[in-house]
Amino acid sequence: MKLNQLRYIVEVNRRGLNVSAAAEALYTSQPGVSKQIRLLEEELGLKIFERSGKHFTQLTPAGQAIVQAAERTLSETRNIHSIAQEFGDAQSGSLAIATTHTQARHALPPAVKAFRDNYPRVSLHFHQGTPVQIAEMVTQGEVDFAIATEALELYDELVMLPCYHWNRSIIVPEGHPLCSIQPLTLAAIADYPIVTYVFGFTGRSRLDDAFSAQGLSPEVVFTATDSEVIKTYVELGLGVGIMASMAFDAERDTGLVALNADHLFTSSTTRIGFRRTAYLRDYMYAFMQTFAPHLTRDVVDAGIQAHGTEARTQLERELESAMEQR
Amino acid sequence: MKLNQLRYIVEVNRRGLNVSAAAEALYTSQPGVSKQIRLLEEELGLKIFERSGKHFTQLTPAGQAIVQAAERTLSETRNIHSIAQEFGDAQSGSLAIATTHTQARHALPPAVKAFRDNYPRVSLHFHQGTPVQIAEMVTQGEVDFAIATEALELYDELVMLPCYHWNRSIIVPEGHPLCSIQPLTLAAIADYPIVTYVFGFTGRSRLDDAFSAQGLSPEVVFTATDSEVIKTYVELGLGVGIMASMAFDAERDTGLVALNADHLFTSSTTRIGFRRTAYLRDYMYAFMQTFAPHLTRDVVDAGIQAHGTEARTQLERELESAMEQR
DNA sequence: AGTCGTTACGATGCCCGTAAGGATA
DNA sequence: TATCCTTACGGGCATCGTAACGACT
Repeated sequence: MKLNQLRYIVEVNRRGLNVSAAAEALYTSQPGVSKQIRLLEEELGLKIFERSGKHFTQLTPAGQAIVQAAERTLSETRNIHSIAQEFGDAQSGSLAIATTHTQARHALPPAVKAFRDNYPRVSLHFHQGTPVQIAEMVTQGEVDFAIATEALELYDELVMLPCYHWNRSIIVPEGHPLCSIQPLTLAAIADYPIVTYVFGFTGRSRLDDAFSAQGLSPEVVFTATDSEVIKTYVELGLGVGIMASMAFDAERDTGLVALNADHLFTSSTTRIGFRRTAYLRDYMYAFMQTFAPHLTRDVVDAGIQAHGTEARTQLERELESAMEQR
Repeated sequence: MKLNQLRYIVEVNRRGLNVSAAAEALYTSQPGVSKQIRLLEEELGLKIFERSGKHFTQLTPAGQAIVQAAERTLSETRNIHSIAQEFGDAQSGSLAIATTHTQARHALPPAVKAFRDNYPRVSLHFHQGTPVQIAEMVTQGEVDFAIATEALELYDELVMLPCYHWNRSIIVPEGHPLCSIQPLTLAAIADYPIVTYVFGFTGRSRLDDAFSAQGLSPEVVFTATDSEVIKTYVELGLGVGIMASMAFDAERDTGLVALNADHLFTSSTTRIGFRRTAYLRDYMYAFMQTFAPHLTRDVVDAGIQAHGTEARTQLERELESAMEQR
């Protein structure tokens, strides 16, 4: 068994069972990949991939288990490289983070600036995507961290730690009728067309839940993945915006007003996630603590240890009071 | 990075930093091992082993972390082979168990017989050793299971599951004065020389604790690692035997009498242990359940998931009522 | 003096890449 | 017909084993 053979089957699986695409991604020849897979199958004495004629159709049951084990194996080899770099030069390396627009634009900048000041020799790489894409990137080992509000809970091989709470504001043009309603209610908001996030983004599901809990079904006329677009369309008078409070800037967003809506929606929690088996370099711990001060090294290590639903919820309970509201 | 390079550093470390011994164990040449280690060190950009002149003296700090990661990597490659065998032929394979004399002689035989009837094509391998040696063998991946009463608690990478409770009997020649003492007390026993297990074996520490809790310090005149030897010397009149009740057979052990001592010592628990990350083949689950009926597949999987002290003690509490007393 | 790791060197064998072949959608 | 995997073949290179060297105990 060779590490390359494991790389090949993992990559072929990732590329939708396309050997040619995998070979290209691995900068090698397609027949070479094909042959090595065959050799591995012969060594193990079974087929990893199901073939119909000369096309790969699916993983065999054994293949599924083997590919998973191969992924763990390769993950460990990456850890070895991380360890070597850490001991060689703890101050330099790279940090890849996958996140959504809202985090990248509003939550991360201060942390990134502070981090760069402390670790100037760490090269930073950001990947923007949907919450699902983000989760995939971190499980695949393409990035070190995922930072998002949704969809990270589903992966058991990820450690997810709560970073901060946030809630929404109602964004309207100055002088809008909603400005004079005290107190603001969901029913009042539901009278107007809504502009907000697309489903699966930035706590959108919490928002839907709040309305449906009161039997309301507002007309959502426009959805976007980021707050800038939402504000733009609110400004155009398309409707009432509902978005993360942190995305509103009273100085820059002239002509618009943000109405506090903390009492209307349950708050959402932004989390940072990483592979449980990943080796965390010193500056990775530092980044987490810069972004969320309560995530000390001890807390993060406790999170890595905490398996199972109970252990996780207990840890979150302990962190609850330390977490910021933004 | 090559898997062979990882095998080399792990084996060199295991052999006490002796490259020649490692090369021999790996059926290859010593210069080859030496060279591959150097190549790996160059690739990683640091020294894994500390050298004084031409002798390896110790692991560097980075080397310690790297060797551990390498062990995990190799463990995963073994898992891949296990998976392949499981899917290729679930009924055949091998099962290696490290255990102590007491288990091998008195607790295991019925389970082994039943298991062999159900899985005749699984080859069984038993290794006898001290509890510490047993724990080492299973952590090193040399055996699949460790079965013992002591010393398995210390390894966090092992899953340990309680199998059954047992307690001691006092073994004396027929007509011994202790036979007529009702009820039997530790103080009465302490008047006679004691023959029992050596320290670190078969719950010996529990025994010492019981005496010292009452301020007694009996004279232990002979210690052995197995019950047969203890019985032999009791028969010779050397002293009073204290040993596992299960090791006494009223029919075979003529001339000796076993006095129940359940009320004098807290019971001990025999456990089965295996690496948390090991791939368990179907017949391995079957063996555990044969040996300890409450260890169903679900229970074992729960044990694998249960990280941390609390989770483990809770699982043991749940199993308490289902466990046998022998 | 013996044990041990490194260096040097030659050969085997493996892996890769190019080119051609056959199967599927 | 176009895509895709397999087979065949040749070249390059890495690994391995033998032998000689140097260093430590």
